[in-house]
Amino acid sequence: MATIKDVAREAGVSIATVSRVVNKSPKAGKASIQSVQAAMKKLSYRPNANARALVSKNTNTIGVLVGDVSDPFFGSIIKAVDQVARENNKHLLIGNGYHDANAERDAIELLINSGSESLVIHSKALSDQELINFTKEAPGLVLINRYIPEIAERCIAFDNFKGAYMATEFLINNGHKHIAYINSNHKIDDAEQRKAGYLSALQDYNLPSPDSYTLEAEPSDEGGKQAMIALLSKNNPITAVQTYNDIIAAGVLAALEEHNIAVPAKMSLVGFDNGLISRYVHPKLTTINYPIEIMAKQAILLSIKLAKKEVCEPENIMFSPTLVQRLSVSKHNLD
Amino acid sequence: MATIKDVAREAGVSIATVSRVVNKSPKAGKASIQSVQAAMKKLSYRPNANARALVSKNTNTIGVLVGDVSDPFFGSIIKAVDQVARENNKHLLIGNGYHDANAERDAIELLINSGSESLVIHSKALSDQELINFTKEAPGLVLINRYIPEIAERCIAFDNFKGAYMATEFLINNGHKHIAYINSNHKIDDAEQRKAGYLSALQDYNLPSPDSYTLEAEPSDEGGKQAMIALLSKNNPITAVQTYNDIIAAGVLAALEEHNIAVPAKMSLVGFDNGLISRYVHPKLTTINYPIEIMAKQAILLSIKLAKKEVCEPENIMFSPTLVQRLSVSKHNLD
DNA sequence: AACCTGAATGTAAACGATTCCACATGAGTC
DNA sequence: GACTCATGTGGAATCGTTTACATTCAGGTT
Repeated sequence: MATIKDVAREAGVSIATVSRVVNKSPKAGKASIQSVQAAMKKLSYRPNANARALVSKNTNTIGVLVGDVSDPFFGSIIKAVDQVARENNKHLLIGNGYHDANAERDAIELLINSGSESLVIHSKALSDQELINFTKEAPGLVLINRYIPEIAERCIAFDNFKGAYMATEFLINNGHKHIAYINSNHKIDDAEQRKAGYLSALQDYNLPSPDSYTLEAEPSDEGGKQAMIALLSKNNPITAVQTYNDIIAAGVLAALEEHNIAVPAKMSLVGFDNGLISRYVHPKLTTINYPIEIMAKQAILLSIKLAKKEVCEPENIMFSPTLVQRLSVSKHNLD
Repeated sequence: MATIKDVAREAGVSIATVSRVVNKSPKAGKASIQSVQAAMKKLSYRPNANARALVSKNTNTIGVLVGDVSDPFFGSIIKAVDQVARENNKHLLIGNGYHDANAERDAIELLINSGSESLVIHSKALSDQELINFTKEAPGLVLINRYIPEIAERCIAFDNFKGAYMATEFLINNGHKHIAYINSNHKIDDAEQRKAGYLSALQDYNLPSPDSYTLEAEPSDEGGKQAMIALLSKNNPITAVQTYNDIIAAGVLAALEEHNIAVPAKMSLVGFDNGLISRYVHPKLTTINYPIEIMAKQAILLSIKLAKKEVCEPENIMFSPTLVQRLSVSKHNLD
């Protein structure tokens, strides 16, 4: 591997001059530029990014922590961040947290250690305090999908409560009076907030919300299927089901199909996330849009600003859901 | 940011000793370990990964190039690589190629420059020669989903021809005689190979394969939909459709539903990839399994070996497809 | 002719770690 | 008491860059 010294020797100049040419410094002379570029090509020289980062204290790296890259939801986050990164000539270091506190901590430490000045973190398992502490070491750290009051200026969050409320309200407006909710069994704020939104809507419209109407499931299609089967066996008068996310809804759909319960004719269904699969299931799923790409873009932009230590006035930090109407909800005859 | 010097001063030892403690060298004395660890904690010391990489010539970084992280197919690759990476205490640097030669080149150069010793590359846009050249600079470079004879020992490929042949043969065995194929319009080997497999099967069974039976589409659901509509308007006697991938198949399904053509009763359909959506569409898609996780695992393992300059006898390098039977194919009455 | 200016270049000191080598120490052996 | 020997430690070189500062030299002013 050729180094800057080799290039300098080959071109008959000093390493400082080579460095100037490489970095397109205006102080480089025309003749030197010529000979250095020739030498670089000849030796197929590649500047060592680590040495560069060491002295310039700038890695041009953006660190991203997500739950699991293979989940399209997180894929969207990464893609959005990557697009902004490219525009800024930066590249991505990616860590998976797998929804586990230790893995999340390891990943964040790794990102900080390797000198990522900007950090977009999706953490659900770490405590508020631990994240606040990381903030002190990493000025460019931004949290996505999480709100911590002490560091509100670096949080990009989503109004889960409102989203769930909207979904429930939509079902109510379509005449449904007995609405079940299948929540995620993961112990994260999102789950609580969405459940709270659902309950709140029922309450506002004076509708029943017995405990037996809400249950928990692993957030997967299998989890959704099991939960729906459990729900059916309770023999409740429900006419609509609302779920924590689209994947669970897909499982619900599978369970209903097995039991020959037509959607939306006999049972209405609303998902959450407006993920990829919501357009592919049958019938197409009415769901709540989660503007995750926009949020991710905002997050990385904010992170870059913070890393440059620009002063940031608090921006639009809480994003709002919208309802996406497709084909999984029908009007219920008003009794 | 505290450096090793600060820790040394705080602990009253030399930087060499601190380094030994940090790296768990057996030469570290018990008393020193104590005081150094205390100092590290007190100053919340983080070893600078760049400095470390500079001198040790080892970044513990694995570079991955994929087409687009937000595509679940690539997400699977990344996840598989990440799992092996974790077991080996390495972390991931990820680049998106967006199926564009310039982007792919930039990304690979970046990965090499930042010192990733292992590289798992999914490149479709770069020429064989260019990839071979990269190989000389990066001993740990492995290609996934691509086969280049000159560097066969670092290619992990998939038998596209066989997969498509199997799909067509399955339809034929179910009595179908007029089978259409919707290919991807991307100019990549995979597309050609799959089409060749389809044509070869038809030929082997003496079935017609007029040009009008094969068409090209953007590999997206919208592309699949458009292609299917075009196909229907030709008024061919086809009873089965085979597609380049599951996404196109999803689009085909949408088109058929709009035209009230029942699947599989009136039209059979086979996808390719066994991707996430193949289980969610309605009816569930019969498809060709693409063992991408296994391939990715093999790729990264091979890459790590190559990076260590271990001699590698050629391994199982060509992976085989399998048929996944679901509900989108029915027997056609034998006329 | 002496002087100043500015551009282009080179010298050398960082950056923060690892690691070879030499040295100090104390215990064990004869 | 002189010797080996193992063990822990510190000094210093090194990795490949960037960049402040010093130097050189050409050309233009006076």
